[in-house]
Amino acid sequence: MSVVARLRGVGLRPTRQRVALARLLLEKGGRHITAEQLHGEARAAAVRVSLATVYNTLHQFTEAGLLREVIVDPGRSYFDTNTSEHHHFFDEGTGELLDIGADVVVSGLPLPPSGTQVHRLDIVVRVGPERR
Amino acid sequence: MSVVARLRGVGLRPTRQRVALARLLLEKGGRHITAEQLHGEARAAAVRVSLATVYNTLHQFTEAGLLREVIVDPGRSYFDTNTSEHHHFFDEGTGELLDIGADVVVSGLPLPPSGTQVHRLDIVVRVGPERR
DNA sequence: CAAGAGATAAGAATAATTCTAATCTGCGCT
DNA sequence: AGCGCAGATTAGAATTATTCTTATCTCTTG
Repeated sequence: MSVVARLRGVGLRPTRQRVALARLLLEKGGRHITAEQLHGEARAAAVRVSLATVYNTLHQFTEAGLLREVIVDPGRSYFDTNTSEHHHFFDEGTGELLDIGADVVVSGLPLPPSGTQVHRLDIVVRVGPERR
Repeated sequence: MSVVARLRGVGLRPTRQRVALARLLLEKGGRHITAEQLHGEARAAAVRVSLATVYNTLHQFTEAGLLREVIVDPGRSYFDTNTSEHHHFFDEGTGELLDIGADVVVSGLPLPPSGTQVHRLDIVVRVGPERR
């Protein structure tokens, strides 16, 4: 499906900048990116877009289910183009995120606190350079 | 063991502010707190301490293994006085963190990327207000 | 108790993000 | 095809959490 059609499908007007950002993000899968990084890529691709719009767009896409926010670093948000349920390796040295594709099963979890319901379950495996 | 002895044990000089903060943090277990919150508590307890020192102290305590940093919110760091291996419920509405005391077992994880080793595994169960 | 290493404080600096208000643009309607 | 306007974008200011800087202070050791 074209990027324009996907945007229309989630009720977002396919403006020049939204289409350009969606192309960068969605046309090659498996991306993990911060707002700054995406802004940089957009400028590199000669797309005129402000940082504020990058932030707006990332949040709108997330709300629309086109992206998923991954929280692994205090003070920086990562967005993942893989919206299916999955988990991550996070390299604390390089700041790189890697999808865990395999099916992971968690057992032994208690029920959520009363009055609340589970919204999402995130597993982050923090890794660092091997040392022996 | 006294707070002063614990600080000495990890190589930190038991200064007035470190002792006071350690008392607030460690003498009642199971706390999850941000730097701002701890600074507020210190002032409420008539402990004269700057925010910068609260940040320094939290990081030093974490490095020394007296605290554990929990990353659940982009743009805010939580510190947990429970340093044993455990996981969390995070209420996205209230911003409250709750320890998961039960033994949780994760199966199906692939090996970490080559050249890296696992440093820590975090599970965050994000919950929100129940709605039906 | 003096000296010096290490600790603290206040405010400036930084980084990521959000807000503001003014201008622009996609799109339905004619 | 052109109009009008709701919604989108922008630049820059503002905000928030955190870190840095540098001068002053205070534990500890001799």
